[in-house]
This record gives sequence, C-alpha cells and structure tokens, in this order.
Amino acid sequence: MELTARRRKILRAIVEHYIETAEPVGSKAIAKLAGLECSSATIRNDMAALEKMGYLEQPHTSAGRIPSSKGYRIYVNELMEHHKLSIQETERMNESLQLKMRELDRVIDQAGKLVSQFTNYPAFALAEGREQVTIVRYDLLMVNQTSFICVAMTSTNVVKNKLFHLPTDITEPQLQLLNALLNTSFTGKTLAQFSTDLMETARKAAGSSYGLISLVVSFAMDVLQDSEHSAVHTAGARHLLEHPEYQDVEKAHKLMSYLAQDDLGSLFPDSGDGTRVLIGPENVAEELKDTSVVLASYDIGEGMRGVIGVVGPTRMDYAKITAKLSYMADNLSKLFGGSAQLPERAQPKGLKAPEEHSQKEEE
Amino acid sequence: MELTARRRKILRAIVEHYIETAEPVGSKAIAKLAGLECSSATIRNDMAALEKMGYLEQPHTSAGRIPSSKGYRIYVNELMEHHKLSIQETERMNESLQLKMRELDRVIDQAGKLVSQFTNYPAFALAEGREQVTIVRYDLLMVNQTSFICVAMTSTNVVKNKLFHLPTDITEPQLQLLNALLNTSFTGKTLAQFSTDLMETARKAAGSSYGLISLVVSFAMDVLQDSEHSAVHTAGARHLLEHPEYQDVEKAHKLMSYLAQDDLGSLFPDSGDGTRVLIGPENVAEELKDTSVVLASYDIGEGMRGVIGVVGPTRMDYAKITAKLSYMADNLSKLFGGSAQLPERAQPKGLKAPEEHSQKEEE
DNA sequence: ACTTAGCACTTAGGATAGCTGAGTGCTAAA
DNA sequence: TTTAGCACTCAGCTATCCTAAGTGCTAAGT
Repeated sequence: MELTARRRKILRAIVEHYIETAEPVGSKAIAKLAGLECSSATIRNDMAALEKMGYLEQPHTSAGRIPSSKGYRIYVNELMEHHKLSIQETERMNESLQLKMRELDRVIDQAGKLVSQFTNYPAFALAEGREQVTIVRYDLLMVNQTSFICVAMTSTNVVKNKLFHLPTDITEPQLQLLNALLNTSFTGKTLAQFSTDLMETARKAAGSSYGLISLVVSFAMDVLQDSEHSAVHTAGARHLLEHPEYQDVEKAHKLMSYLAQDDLGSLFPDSGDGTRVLIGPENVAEELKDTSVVLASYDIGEGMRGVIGVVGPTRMDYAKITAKLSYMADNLSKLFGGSAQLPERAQPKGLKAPEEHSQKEEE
Repeated sequence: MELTARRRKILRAIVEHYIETAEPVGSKAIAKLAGLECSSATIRNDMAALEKMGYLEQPHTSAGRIPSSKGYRIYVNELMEHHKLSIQETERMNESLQLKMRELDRVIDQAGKLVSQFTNYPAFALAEGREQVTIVRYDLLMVNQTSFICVAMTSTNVVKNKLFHLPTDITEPQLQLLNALLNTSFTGKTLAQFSTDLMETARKAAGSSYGLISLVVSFAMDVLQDSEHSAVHTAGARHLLEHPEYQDVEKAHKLMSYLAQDDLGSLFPDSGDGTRVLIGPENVAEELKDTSVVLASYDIGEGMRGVIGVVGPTRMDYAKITAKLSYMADNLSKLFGGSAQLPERAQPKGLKAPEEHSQKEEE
C-alpha cells in the first residue's frame, strides 16, 4: 500500500498534534486543521490504513491514534519541517557559550548543562577519541628541597600539574637531568605506549633518579588516563518530571537512575557531523526502549569529537530539538576553533588590559 | 505540663515508628511495643497530651499521630540514640574514599556524590572560607616565541596553570623579569587586595612589559575567583522519588529544581564541628520549609572548611544520617590531613615504583 | 472508485454512593 | 492513675453508573 500525499499530510498532522498535546489524536481534530479539505470520515479511513501500515497505534478502541516509533521515524526522515530558531533563542545560546571556560572536561560538562537548560530535557555530553592524546612537554619546578611541581602539557594543549613531596632532598641539577630525560623519552606516547620496556630504558638512563622518574611517569599516565576516561556528564534529569509520560514516579525514577550511571558513553553511536535521532526501540539499551535520544557531535580537534545529546519520551519535538542541538554543536565546533585550543574571555575583569595584548588564551 | 519518662518513651517510639513506616502511628501499635507496660488507652491519653504540647500532629480525626517539627527537634536533641555504623558500612565508605583525587573542587564534588550514594538522599557539598586564598608563587615557562605557560600555586597548595599565546614575540629575559615582578608584587594577596593601586606600582616597575603582566594578573585573579566562588555541588536528587512524601511529582520537581540552582551555599549555617540538623521550618528558604537538612563540616586546612549535607523529608532517619555524615566528615578531615594537601594514591599503576619514593603526593 | 453522512458500538475515566476499618475521645469502673 | 468499653469519625477503597470522545461500518452521493 503506497503512501499517498494526503496520508503523508495526515500522518504529519497527527505526529505534530500529538507532540504538542500528548493526547491521542482523533479524526475530527485533524479534519478541522487547515490544509486538509476532506471530512473526518475520510481521515478515519486513512488513519485505519496508516495503522495497518504500522505508522500509528491505538491505545484502546475508543481512543484516537498516536504515532508508533515507525511513525516517528518517517516523520523525522521525511515529513518534518526543519525548525528555525528564533533570534532570542540563538542570542540566549550565544550568550551562555561566552562563559569563562578552562579545562576540556569543564567545557564538556558545561555544554551538557546548557543543552539541558535550553531543551528542557535531560542532557548528556561526552568526548570521544581520547586515546590518541599524548604528552608533548614536561617542566619540573623546584619548590624547596623536598618538593617540586611537575607541569605536563598534552597534545590537546591541556596543561596539567602536580605538586610532589619527597622523603629525601633533591637538587636543582638532579631535577634538570630528570626533566631532560622526561622530555626525550616520555613525550609523544599514548597511554598504550607506556610500557615496562620504556621504563627499562629510562632506568638505565636515569640511574639513581629512577625512583623519582617513576613517580612523575605515574603522574603522566594518570593525566592521560584522565583524558582517556571519557566520562559522560549528565544534567537536568529532573526535567523528565515536566512531561506527562513521566508522571509515573516509578518510571521517572528508573530512567533517572539509569541516566545517573556513568558508563553510558558507549551506547550512542558516533553521529558523524549533523544530528542523529534514535527513536524508542532503536536504542540498544533496554532502559531506553521507550525513550528517544537526539545526538549531535562536534569537532574538538586533535582527533577528538564531542557529543551532546538529550533523552526524552518518544513524543519529543524532534524538529526543535535537532535544530537546537545542531546549533549548539556548530558553536562548540567554532569554540574549539579547529586547533584544539579552548578559547577564553580575553579581557581581565577588574583591571583593564591594554589593547595590544588582548588575545586568545588557553589553558 | 512536664514531660514524664513514659511520655518521652512514647514520643520516641512514635517518631521512630513513623520514620520507618511513613504512616501515622496509632496507640495500639505503640502499646504492643516492648518496654512499655501499659494499655493503649493510657497511650491515647499521653498522645493527646503530647499533641497539646505540640510534639505531635494528627492528619485527620480518625488517624494516628505523626511527629511535628517540634517533635522531631526534641527527638534529635534528647531522645535519639546515636546510631552505630556497621562494619560493612564503614568499609564501603572507606573504600570509596580511596579514590584517585585531584583538585579541591573534584574532591568536593566526589564527596557530595558519595554522601548521596550512602544515604539515599539528595546531597550537597561545598567549601567555605575561600576568600582567604592567595597566590604564593608564580612560574613562567617559555613554550616558544609567542607563547608561554604560567603556573600559579595557591596558599591551599592547589597549582593552576594556563597557556598564553601572544601576538608579539617575547624573550627569555623578558619572561624572567616578569616572573620576578610577579613573585615580589603579586604574591600573598587575596582577591580583594588586588587593586588598581597595585597595578599602578606594577606598571612603573614593568615598563614595556605592562601589557604582559596585566594578562597574567588577570589569570591570577581568575584563579582566586574560581577558588572563591564556592559552588555548591549537588548530587542524587533522584533519590527524592524513593520516598513516599515525594510521590507527588509536582512536589518532587519543585524541590529538585530548587536544589539545582547553584546559589544555595549561603543557606546553610556553619555547623562548627560535628553535625547539625535543620528541621522543616527551621530552614530559612521557603522551599525547604517542609524538608530537613543534615549538615556536617570538616577541616580542609588553610582556613577553609568543607560542608557536606543531605536534604530530605522531615521524616528522616536522623540517627543514621547524622552518623553517616559525621563519619564521612571525619574521614574527609583526615584526608586533608590538616595541611591543606590532597592525598592521593601513591602507587603508580601499571609500572611499579620503588618503595623508597612511594609517598604522599599532591596537586 | 473515492468521499461523506449517519449511526451503532466501545471504552477510559470522572462522579457518586456505600462500606470498612483503623483510630480516636470520653466515660466509668478498678 | 490506669484501663476497659463504646460510640463516633473519616480516609480511602470498591462498585456502579454515566458521559463524551472516538471508532468502524454501511449506504448514499459524486
């Protein structure tokens, strides 16, 4: 049975009406809508056909129809008109992205919060491809005889540091030797490339400073591990309660608990550029079988990609959400500027900086 | 009307029974309880008296009694028996605190999450007294002609850094001059002490490097600001839904939204050492008038204190919660070890470190 | 062959009434 | 002062009815 133009129109109208009202849609309501010049009886026939084809469902005999996940799918793929964001919306989003930002993790966390805030759905944010990160530079700074700071800069231009306290004294020359050794042997290696072999080589070169070097290397590995550990940041789970499908506390609680786990990162397939929609049973996780997920990804640079997304009932305003997410993702891409450097507000506040030095800065 | 021993016993029994079951407690249920050798009629009389005194309330004529906030108060102050944590509980908590920890903010965040996890209530964590933090040391590291890293160490031994990119070239001597200037003029100052006067002095001393210095100073101020900005970390709001008093979605959502704001820090009075309980209307915030808050604070060192706490219905297991919180706070105190240094797992994982250097380390 | 009007049929969910049982307050006796 | 007994109250459960929205089908119209 082919999908006539009218039936497509009807299906679209039903989906949009249902998205708005959350109530099963009857034939009369559709008939009254502009653009459709036929009676409710005609609509009824078409609705019956659409149901037979699997695009609609009927909660019970005497109720209207609601879209099935197949119905939502065709809506998203073919029927949906792309939403244009209003100027206010884009302005609000732009403003929020002007925030003072520092570490990669904080940016990602913040991105999740903003997405949730702008969509009124629970949101999550994560970064992928972190296994490629290496350390490109070490600096050791002497603090006093028994302590020093190690500063390590990663290939993503993130700089991390750590203060070390030692039980024995160290000297400046010792530290310099160590520094040189680190920079020659332990740069440009991914976490996977740190091996016992590497340590053997280092042991020979370092001699008596071996203990020291293993401390620092262990820190370096922590930095990489930290960077690799792609935690998922979730935010705004409470927004679930705003939607009628989660008036059931039990249901809401289940989903919230699921979202609170932190190993959901693997669940969402990489969406390339642009947005992706996973409707109900298209989700692999059992817990998400009757929810939808909308994803967008953006370029962080240095082989890494960020992913932002929202979770909600299948009855979701896909048009609006995809528009918002993709706008957000675009801006995040711009924010990262292709060079893996995190932009930051340049002007010092409180004291004024001379013009000629106001500049992009990173941490 | 004085509070006889029996009435105290009855009150305590009612509170504990209600805490457990969340249902109004009747005279018969109490009479059956061990330790009370009298009939339900006697209990009824006493209950009526306790109600008149304001310790109990009656939801409606033919129901049992529930404790009023005054009732909870006297329970917490005088009647409650202090809960002893089981070995499993303390072990679980100890284990969780062994986590690899880095920055102060992360520790605090993590503390909040753990508290929520162990109590099954929404929890929050924050740090107080951050206005006293100063920068004790600067190091500038040249990366190339147009960029350098600034490393700043605070009085709380937190080390922060930032990568600067400049539009013009700089030289090593320039950087060293700058470095010296920073360390003489801009150390030991709280954020409030950074002033335009200070900048004037610096301008004279720095000469042509003034632009540069203002960039770095602005970073230093950001660090202090960041440190001062005592964000409240909240976690586990979803746990509200587990309690019968929040089966009402509207109510749960309201409270969750309130907890999601980030300016609740000021709401909770400093509790000195030990724990503090705020019952229902004792809370200043309108939104918390029918919830209780349990707080514990711990020493971070350097004039800072951390606060952890949970929020929940007034019907809360105060004995258990205060026990858990105070145990947690004690351990956090120990963790910070009085010297404002964040301990961290000493053993590198993957590569073994020699014994003689395994040591406390901080960032 | 498609569309439409009419009509009988279905059913969720709201309103109403009645019932039950837990719990109370009061009285009077121990 | 305590206790037994008893009449009274009332939330909340159950059963029943009713309504309104929506359907599917049939038959007539285009």
